[in-house]
Amino acid sequence: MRATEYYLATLKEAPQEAELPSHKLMLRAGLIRKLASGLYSWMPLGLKVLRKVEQVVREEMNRAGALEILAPPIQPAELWRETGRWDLYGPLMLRIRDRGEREFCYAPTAEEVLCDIVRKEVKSYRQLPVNLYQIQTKFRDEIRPRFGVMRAREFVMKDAYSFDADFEGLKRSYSAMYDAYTRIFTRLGLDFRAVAADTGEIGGTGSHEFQVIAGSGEDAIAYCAASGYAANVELAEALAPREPRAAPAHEMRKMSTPGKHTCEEVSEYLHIPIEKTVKSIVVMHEPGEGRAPEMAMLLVRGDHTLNEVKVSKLPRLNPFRFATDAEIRTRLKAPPGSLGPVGQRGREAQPGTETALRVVADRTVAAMSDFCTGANEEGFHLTGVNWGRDLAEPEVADIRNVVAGDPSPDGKGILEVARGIEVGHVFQLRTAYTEKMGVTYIDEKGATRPMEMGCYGIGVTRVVAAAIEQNHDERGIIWPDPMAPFVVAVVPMGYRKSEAVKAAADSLHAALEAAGAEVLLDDRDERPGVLLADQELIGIPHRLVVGERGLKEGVVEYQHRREAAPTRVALDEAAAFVRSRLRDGKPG
RNA sequence: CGGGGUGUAGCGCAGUCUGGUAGCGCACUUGCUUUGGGAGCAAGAUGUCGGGGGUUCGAAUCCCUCCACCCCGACCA
Repeated sequence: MRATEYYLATLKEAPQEAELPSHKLMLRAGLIRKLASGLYSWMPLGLKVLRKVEQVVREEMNRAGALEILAPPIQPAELWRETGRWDLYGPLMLRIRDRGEREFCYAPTAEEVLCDIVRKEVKSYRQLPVNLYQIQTKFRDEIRPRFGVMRAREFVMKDAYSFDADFEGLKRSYSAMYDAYTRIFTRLGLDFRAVAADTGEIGGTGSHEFQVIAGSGEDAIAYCAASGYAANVELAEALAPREPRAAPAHEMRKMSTPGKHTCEEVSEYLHIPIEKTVKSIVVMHEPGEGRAPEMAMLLVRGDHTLNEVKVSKLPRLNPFRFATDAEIRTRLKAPPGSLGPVGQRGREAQPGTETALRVVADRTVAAMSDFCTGANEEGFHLTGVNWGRDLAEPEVADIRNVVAGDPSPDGKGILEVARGIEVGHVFQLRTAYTEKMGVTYIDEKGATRPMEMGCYGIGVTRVVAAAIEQNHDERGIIWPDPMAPFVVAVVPMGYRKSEAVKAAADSLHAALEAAGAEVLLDDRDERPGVLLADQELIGIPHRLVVGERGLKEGVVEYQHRREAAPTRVALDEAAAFVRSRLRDGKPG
């Protein structure tokens, strides 16, 4: 391909709306253009990358025995009512009506439709298992779309759905998908980890996320190099400290801490280690049905953070929200910023309708002694607080996020924490959907049974952004070979000026294309600096620079996008040399 | 939803406080020069200053209102 016959829409400066490197680079390299919030058009160069990802996904899905279908992105409400998700999904689902006022949605996912297909088509155990997938545009009306295509409202997803006769079968299907995903992300040349995950709203039992490792990732993942344990921090268990709680060594004292609210501030002001402080987070549970909201105080160590997923799994805290200022002042008779559990638990003794304040301490907090908390009075904190002596023993639960250095939950080493971008997720749904939708089959004995279902998603558009997030430098994108829109750039210095340069560049272009490589010959009439800067921005991994200077000695310059300096290669060996450097994108 | 911010040429911005009829860089067009790291000179084209309403002799600028977009949202701030 010649650059003059292609469309390179590079930008010297990124539009102001972009924050994340991948977002900026996708705009600057002309991969995408924004249409509206969370909606992006894919330009020729970007679409080329997207199609490459799709193709790898397709090949590996097919290889794993899944069959590709294409279902409509517009789906009737009745199907969603069968599973109750028409109401459950809420504003995240884009709802539309046709001319007859019939209700539809733009699909955020497709469990219902696939269940509908399978219940109509599959009747016998002899037809199982089946695994159907599609690569289709989805729409989720996110509260806050951001980071370009990383969290867009419209995105391309590969979604697969397996149906098995029994749980053993589901486990086999699940494992086949897990392996296929591992091959997909390996083939794409990405640094990733499969981690145990929370099953979230979608329900079911087993679940793993595939996370591309990148510092800007929205997810935190915990892993143990020694044992191979890996889990989303949302899920990773924080074990109780091994050391038993120390006996109280100090009296409880009320200390003046004017204007100090955060644990950092208080620990610094009072010269006590932050590991001796406890922060109090007040949340509300609304049981609904006219029953009064219930307040709870959650305690985590000053340097730890609350894990909202763990909290929402506790009894009478699903769902929960953070309490408002007013609720705190009314119920706890104390100012936000100086809260603590001491004295609050006794409120049941007061006249009136109030019951005891529920206090849930993290396992770590429950094992602390002589700690520091707010005194429920503006400008004061308590030190030397001890369980059992100064306040009643708390309800204890694991409610914090693990941190690097924590013991691995499998007991075999120390956890590390890294940031990741979730690009794939596999679930064992079991029979939650198939029972509601009557997706059944007749078994060997003639009995009707619900199928065991699994679902498996890959955010195809997100993979592109994640790849850039993981592979870029100050000059631009660095594509892994299997995703690169062009694998080789031939960059002539003076294509219009020198017959020798033109001839050499043309012959390299032809030779490499004949060898099956996707080559971009940058024949634009631009200065060398412009050509080189553009090539680096759009991230073509292999580059051949052809100039008169080198041709006098019969050489051209090869340079990989990651290399700091070029390698001189004889002109007549250059095509073969480049081919030897290309990564074979085919499965091993 | 709550909080903060931005909207001026294709992109990045100045001008707004203190009202006087719109500017800079890049990109674009033409010509000449230049040609191994985002060129130079010259000439040129490009704007309902986000929309609507108001104040005023006069509004990008002041007031009201709507819209779009971006950022943040557990240390009870």
